[in-house]
Amino acid sequence: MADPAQNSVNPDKYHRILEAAIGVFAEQGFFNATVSKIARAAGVADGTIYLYFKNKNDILLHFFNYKTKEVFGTFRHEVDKGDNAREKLRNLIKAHLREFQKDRNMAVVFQAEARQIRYFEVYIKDLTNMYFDLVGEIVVQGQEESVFRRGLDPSLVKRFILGTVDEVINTWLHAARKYDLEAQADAIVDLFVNGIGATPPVKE
Amino acid sequence: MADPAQNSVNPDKYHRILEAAIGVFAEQGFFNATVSKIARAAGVADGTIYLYFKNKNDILLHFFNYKTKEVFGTFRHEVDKGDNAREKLRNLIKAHLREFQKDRNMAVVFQAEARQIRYFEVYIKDLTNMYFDLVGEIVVQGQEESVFRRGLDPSLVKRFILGTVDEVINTWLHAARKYDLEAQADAIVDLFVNGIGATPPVKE
Amino acid sequence: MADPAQNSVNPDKYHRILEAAIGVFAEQGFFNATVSKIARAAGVADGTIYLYFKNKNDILLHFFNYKTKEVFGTFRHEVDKGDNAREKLRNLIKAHLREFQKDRNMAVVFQAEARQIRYFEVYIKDLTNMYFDLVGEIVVQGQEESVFRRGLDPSLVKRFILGTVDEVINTWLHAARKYDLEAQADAIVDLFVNGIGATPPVKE
Amino acid sequence: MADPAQNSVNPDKYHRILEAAIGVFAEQGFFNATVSKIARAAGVADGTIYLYFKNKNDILLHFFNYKTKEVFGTFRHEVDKGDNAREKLRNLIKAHLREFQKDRNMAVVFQAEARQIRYFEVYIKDLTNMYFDLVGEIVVQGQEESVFRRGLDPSLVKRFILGTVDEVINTWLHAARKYDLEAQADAIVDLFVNGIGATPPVKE
DNA sequence: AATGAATGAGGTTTCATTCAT
DNA sequence: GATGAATGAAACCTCATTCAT
Repeated sequence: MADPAQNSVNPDKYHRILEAAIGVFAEQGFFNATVSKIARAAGVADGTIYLYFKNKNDILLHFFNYKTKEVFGTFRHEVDKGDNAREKLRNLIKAHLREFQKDRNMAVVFQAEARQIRYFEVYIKDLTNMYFDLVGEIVVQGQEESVFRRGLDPSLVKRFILGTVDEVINTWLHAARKYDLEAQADAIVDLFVNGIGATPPVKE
Repeated sequence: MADPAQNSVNPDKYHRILEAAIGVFAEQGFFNATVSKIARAAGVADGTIYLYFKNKNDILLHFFNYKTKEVFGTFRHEVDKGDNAREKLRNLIKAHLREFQKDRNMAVVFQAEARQIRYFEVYIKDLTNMYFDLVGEIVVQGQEESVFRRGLDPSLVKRFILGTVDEVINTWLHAARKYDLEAQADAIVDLFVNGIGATPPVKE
Repeated sequence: MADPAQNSVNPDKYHRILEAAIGVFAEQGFFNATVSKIARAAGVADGTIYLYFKNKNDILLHFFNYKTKEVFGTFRHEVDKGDNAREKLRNLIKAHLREFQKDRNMAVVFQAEARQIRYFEVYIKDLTNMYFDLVGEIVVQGQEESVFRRGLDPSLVKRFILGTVDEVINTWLHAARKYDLEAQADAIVDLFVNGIGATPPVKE
Repeated sequence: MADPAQNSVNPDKYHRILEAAIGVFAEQGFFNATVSKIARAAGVADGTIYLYFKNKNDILLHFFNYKTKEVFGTFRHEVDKGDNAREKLRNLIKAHLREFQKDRNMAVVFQAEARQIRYFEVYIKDLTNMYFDLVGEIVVQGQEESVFRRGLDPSLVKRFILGTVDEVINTWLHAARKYDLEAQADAIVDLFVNGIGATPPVKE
């Protein structure tokens, strides 16, 4: 299943349904979303959904597949553009925030539905692992460059980074007033690198 | 309504149903959990559920109310035991990890259901805010003690801390092999305080 | 079952439940009335109802039995007080209107529930027949007294009278503004006796 | 919404369900009728009912709307055919009896359910008022024609007429032996016009 | 006798999915 | 391919009735 859209009768309609579905999922949650609502939002008949997707679960599955590739492509690309570990980390965070800001529906579905639905658990683990790999690479490079300290638990650092960005996105999603998400990247990276501790008085 | 169980016909049964429900929610998710399954798990008839709770939503609501108070009481208590900001932070993280490790069902429900269900959104915001307040206090104290640097965005620091701990718990929940969660507290606090950056070469 | 109250453990409570039930039936309808509501209205426990009545239906059955006897006793008594057929008819109508006006709950239950519930059909027929007998007697006497014409279909006259009074009561029950029901008796009797036709000009 | 059937996916099925429902309501009463029984009687699946009607109440509402228009159209038509007030009254009564005789289910539902169910009260009042208007017109005309006496309480005459016809229909519905209902019209009208009083002895 | 917590059958309603057109 | 009416399983919830106290 290289590109599920290729297998579809009509790629336009496939994407239309997918986007409509994510909109409905974002607004109502996966379980409160009905196939009828999705069909109406996509401007197709209920039955048509089943020509493109096996069932309701399958829509979300396809979405994860499709959006994930797109987004991770961007992440990888942005990371590669960085000249050093610190820049790579900054680029990743920036891209992460930017992409989620750009597509609010995607953001809601990733943040809310992804962890909730047992059915997608395995899938979500993959996503997380891809992200972790990216971070892992950066950390190792940073250590080689001596900008990141040695002796860090790499797995913990990954959670440290993903967790923070996740929470930053979450807060943004639930905020009453809309502010620029991407603009927070530098402050976040600063926290990652320097922590909250006071710089130790330079001795002697 | 200090303790909702007090209003109940039979507090034992109230708690039995509550615990059973959380177990079912943890295992199957809120939406896939049926009242019948909960009743069976609690060893009561379906109708009995409705003597203690208004409906399925109400069960989760009561749980949040009941568990939250308990847990936040513990958090507050542990924070107060710390002599300085750094110790307070460490105590909070330790307590957080310990409590969630102690009650896995609670952990699953908090991590997974809490954010997903629109219905509880307002409620969850309160929870988050209580947590944020606790962290905010610690940070301010730390700045007064000059162990935390000035000029931090307090709101960002809160997300930084909650996000990380959340992700650490999430990873633990989905891990195949069980390891000790509380034991990670010191490494986490170290990351918070010192970040991942290499210590600047101590100049002479 | 001469007087069901006699068989009851506690005649006071028997009547309290009965009156409470009729009140609830009148307000909510038989089917929307729950045994719990009746119990609450009567100030007894749910289970207590079943010490006095076989089941929910049985309450209404007892009511019909009890109220009917009372009311028909009054009807009979009032009819007997009349010196002639016209007066007897007038007394019946007056008593009928008065009794139903006096006990609005009873009126509602008789008018609304009685015909609706198949279960009580046989019972209702008896009621109607008792009423019909009363009217029949009066008509025959009136014919003997030559105040009512011969050649009337007695059964039709009964329906004519009961139907009219019924509708008068119904209208009163649903009226927004409360007016005196009994006061309509004379106009009704006038219609019965003289119809709506213009008196033929008494020629020659 | 001239004809609700027009809005329906499949007017045939709409009417099939409606008729089936009225049959079930007539036989078992509205409250004992279940959607399942109606579906079975209509030969459709339970869920199909909800494609045509919002809920069980809605079925009865639609029925009132649909049958009422039909029946009142006939009443109006028949009244208009009469050349004078007496004939108009006779035509109304005849039509009323005929229509109810023709559709026994409708008759049962109108007589029994209509008054019982609080939910439809407003609706029923409208019905009654339409009927009352018809009678009112006839009475006024009759007074102009000097066939009906002046000084009658018009509102009482309306109740007098509807009440009687109602009771005649009721009795017919509950009778063991089936007889011709329409054939009673002339005797009823005779009672309306002349009452039960003996013609005053022609003086001189 | 009186209670009222517990029961569980059965009702209404929703909605993912199918399939004849 | 596209439709959307129809299906019926299964969910939630109510409430008459029972029975241990």
